[in-house]
Amino acid sequence: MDKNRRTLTCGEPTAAHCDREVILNGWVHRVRDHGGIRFFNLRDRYGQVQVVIDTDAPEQVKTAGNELKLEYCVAVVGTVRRRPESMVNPDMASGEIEVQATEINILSTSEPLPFMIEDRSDAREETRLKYRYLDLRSASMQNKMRLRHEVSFRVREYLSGLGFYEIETPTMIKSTPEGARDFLIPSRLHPGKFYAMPQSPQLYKQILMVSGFDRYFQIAHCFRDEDARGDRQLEHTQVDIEMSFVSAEDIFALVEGMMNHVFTHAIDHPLPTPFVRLSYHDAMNRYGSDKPDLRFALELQDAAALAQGSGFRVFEDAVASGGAVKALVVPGGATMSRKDIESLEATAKTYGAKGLAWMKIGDTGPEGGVSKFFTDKTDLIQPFEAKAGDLLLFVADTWKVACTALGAVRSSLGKSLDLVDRTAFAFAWIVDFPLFEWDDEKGRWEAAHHMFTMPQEQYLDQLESDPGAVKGDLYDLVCNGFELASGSIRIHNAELQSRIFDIVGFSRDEAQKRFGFLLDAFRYGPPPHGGIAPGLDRLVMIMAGEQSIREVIAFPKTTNGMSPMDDSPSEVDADQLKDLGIQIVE
RNA sequence: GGGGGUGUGGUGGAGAUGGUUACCACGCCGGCCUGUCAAGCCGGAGGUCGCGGGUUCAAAUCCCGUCGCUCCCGCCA
Repeated sequence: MDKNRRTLTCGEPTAAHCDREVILNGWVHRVRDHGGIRFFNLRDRYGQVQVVIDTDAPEQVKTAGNELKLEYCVAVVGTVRRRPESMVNPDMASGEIEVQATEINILSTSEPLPFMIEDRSDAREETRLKYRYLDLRSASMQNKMRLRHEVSFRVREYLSGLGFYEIETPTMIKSTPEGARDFLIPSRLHPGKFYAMPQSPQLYKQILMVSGFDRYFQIAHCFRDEDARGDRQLEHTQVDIEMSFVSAEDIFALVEGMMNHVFTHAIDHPLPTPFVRLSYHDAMNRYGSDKPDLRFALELQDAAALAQGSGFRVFEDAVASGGAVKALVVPGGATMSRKDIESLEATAKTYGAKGLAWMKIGDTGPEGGVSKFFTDKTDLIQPFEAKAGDLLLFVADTWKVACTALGAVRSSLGKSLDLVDRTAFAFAWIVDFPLFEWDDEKGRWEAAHHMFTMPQEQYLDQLESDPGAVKGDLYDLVCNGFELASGSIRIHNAELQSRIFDIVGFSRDEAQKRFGFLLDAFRYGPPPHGGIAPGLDRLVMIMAGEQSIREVIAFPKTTNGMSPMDDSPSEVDADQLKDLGIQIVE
């Protein structure tokens, strides 16, 4: 049926095609029936073009045209013609021309739609996900999928150009229950035993280094059985990268080059490099987050000096017990209502703060809130450089709680006061993370990143004596308040690895049982190596200006881990369970 | 596990101090119309107000429970 096979896509016809006979395939996007003359827009991935059914069109065309409804899939044979001058549509790429139909064949019909295929469709996400195949037809979703493809392609182009091999690793692996909860796959051949879905290809990429593939990458699916969020799915995609014989500096340069390449070619937005670097401590101290949004300033300040002898117990106690008092100056914030401030306090409290102290700066000095403790001590307020009309906010607590709680307030203000430059991509490396974190529940040190992270060299002598002070050779890449990538230089020395296992209370037996295959591999000349793994979904989300990674995933799951389209997860037949030796416990 | 928001014809929203036939826009069906492009005009169909229970003469509306979606805390090496 050659007359049903397109000679052009719907995005292609222009004035240059005038008088040419063309065949188009596509979906009926909209029909405008004027009784005598009839128009419809034909749409495909590449664009839209207006088809005209003239009053003197062949009978076949009129009959078929009369049957057309939204989203019918059709073939149109016709002639491209220039539109009359006054009928040109400047909002349409093909607006100078139209196609005069000489034959229309309906390839398939469509039931009435649950929602309109258009970018301004305001169907709720639940409905969009149930009919994702229709949602994906909209220009905006098609664009996001195009962007996602472009990003993957440019990543592959860039890394391949630098001699990286893309190597696949298994998606059914050994369960190594550290970190997130594993998704498990029961084995039929070995009843009672399980594979796990990888949380990342971490151990395999390190083994590939042992195998001599000194530049590896993979666009890999990762699976974590934890509660989802707007920027977190059960299943996500990482650009997994590992290199041998490198330092963190090499990784930074590589990723900066890669991001610049991707942004330049995918959205024509070159990135200034090198990226800003912030230590974990500075990021927390100044922005109250280890993934600060650097698109606006509004920095946290230290208010410990203010607490001294203020007579304000909440501040004094926090400092006396080794904690901190952090302050935030909100320019012009004195106009905020009590309700506004209470809402900010609620935000601070979710992060563990006991309250949010505040005072306004009036023409004569501090007023309202906790100002009575400071009315005669205005010199103490001087360092904050608050002006009349500003609002001062304080959180007094442990250093970490004070920082994160006020950091959350900062983020909230960034949005509500519209301080964020929405056209910016504010990249930064966060470095000098602590290697260990104290776990109160377990009463022991835990690896902050993972147990194969190299400690920074200058701390090697105090690993055991002062684990909390040890910084790791590990780094995060953040952008606009999102963690975009995380990585580290790895340990390749068995003796050092053993010391780390000892500190986190990991016995040799246990280590051998869980990571034995990696430790075995490391007995055969492992090269020094390190890597990083940028999250593809978050990267594309940020580039697309979206707030949720579900917007850049073709078939995402809901926050409850369900897929409204295919209704997974679902129950399985008793026979399937029997094969696997599995019984459901009610 | 916890907290906030939300659920009303196919879609999105209004209705919330309980009270006639649940309103609007879009879509859908029928009709008119020769230049529209979110076409226009006229007419029409379409609803267990998420689900279950309760209070009441009477519940979309009040109460209890429950489910879905979503944002956040916890969790996510």
